[in-house]
Amino acid sequence: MNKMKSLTSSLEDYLEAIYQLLRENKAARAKEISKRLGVNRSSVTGALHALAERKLINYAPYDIATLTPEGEKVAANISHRHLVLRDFFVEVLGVRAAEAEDSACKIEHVVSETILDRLAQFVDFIQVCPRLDINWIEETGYFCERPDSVENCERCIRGCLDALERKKHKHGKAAD
Amino acid sequence: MNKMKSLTSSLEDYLEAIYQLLRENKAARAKEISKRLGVNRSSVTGALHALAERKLINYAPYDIATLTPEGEKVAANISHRHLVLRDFFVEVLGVRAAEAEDSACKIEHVVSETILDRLAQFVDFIQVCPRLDINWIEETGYFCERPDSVENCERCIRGCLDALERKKHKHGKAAD
DNA sequence: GTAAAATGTTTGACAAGCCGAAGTTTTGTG
DNA sequence: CACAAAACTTCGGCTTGTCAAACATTTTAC
Repeated sequence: MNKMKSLTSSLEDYLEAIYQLLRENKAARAKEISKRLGVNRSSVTGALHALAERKLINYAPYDIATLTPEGEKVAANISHRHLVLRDFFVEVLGVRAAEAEDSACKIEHVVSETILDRLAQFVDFIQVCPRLDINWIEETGYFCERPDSVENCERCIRGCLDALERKKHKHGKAAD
Repeated sequence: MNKMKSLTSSLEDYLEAIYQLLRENKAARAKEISKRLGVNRSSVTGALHALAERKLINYAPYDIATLTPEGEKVAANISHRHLVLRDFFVEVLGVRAAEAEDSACKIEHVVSETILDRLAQFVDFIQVCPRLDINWIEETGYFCERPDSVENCERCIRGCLDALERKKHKHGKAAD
């Protein structure tokens, strides 16, 4: 069903950069792309040729690039992968934004569909389920203050029940 | 403090393969490595040269490869990254073994230290904290049967408390 | 001990990516 | 309009990684 998966990591990066630039209402100029990707301008030209050959962008020498419908789809998919990973790293693992971006940039090219879906659902889940109101604690370097203390666990779980109560009331009063 | 991080993904794969073979008490023969990595035998020779140049393996033509102490350290680190990722995918996301292996193989080369640490701690945490006794449910495609039902949530959380009770008793009776 | 089989290496070719330098086109300004 | 600056492309050249085919060395088997 899929066209051809054969986009290299490198070309995916270029396509994503173009996608982002267009989203920011900037023209996809070679100079901008090269700045974003930290790459020589001449490398951009080559990449644009390759993407045009695959019919993912409209491009002619000395002209700016735009996405074809197919390119739009592919780029949106790459961008989606990026966002899911970044969100997971930030929301669940409590990694700082810059590093989350950085790792997402690399992993987005190699992560499988299934794992990506589950990560997305995990982020959803963690925001819905009151059991999972967990946070990375910078000082202790753990997800919980004293994870081995049974008393602490009990207090924590009862806290979950309280959170659920509050949620009930909230829903009862202002159903939004 | 670190020597040089400059091992390519490809060379990391070779080093890891050698490490695994030695762990399985097999000699690190070119043929075995090539089979594992799905690569031509002649490519293995080149990789062995590169690794030997970096003093990560002991190697002479027509001889089998062994790891230097430095190579052992680096390989153990790669292998560790692989295991952490695989465990997370299997234990937390409920991804099937083959796919977990597969994605771990690729992501291990690009994931950051911080993210890896947090994933490892997350897996630990999820096994210790009774709140986090969650499972991927194949049929519903979610981590919980009916995550939006408040009654269900309450029952679920009370289940956590029960689990904690059982844990207390277990510890009380047989402290192991 | 030697010949065949298995294993390992070299060599040359190719593709993807990148860079810097030199050349080309477009844009902007007086 | 003309010409300089900015932007873009082309052209080698380099690196990494791969393969297939030809060559070299070990191993194995008689």
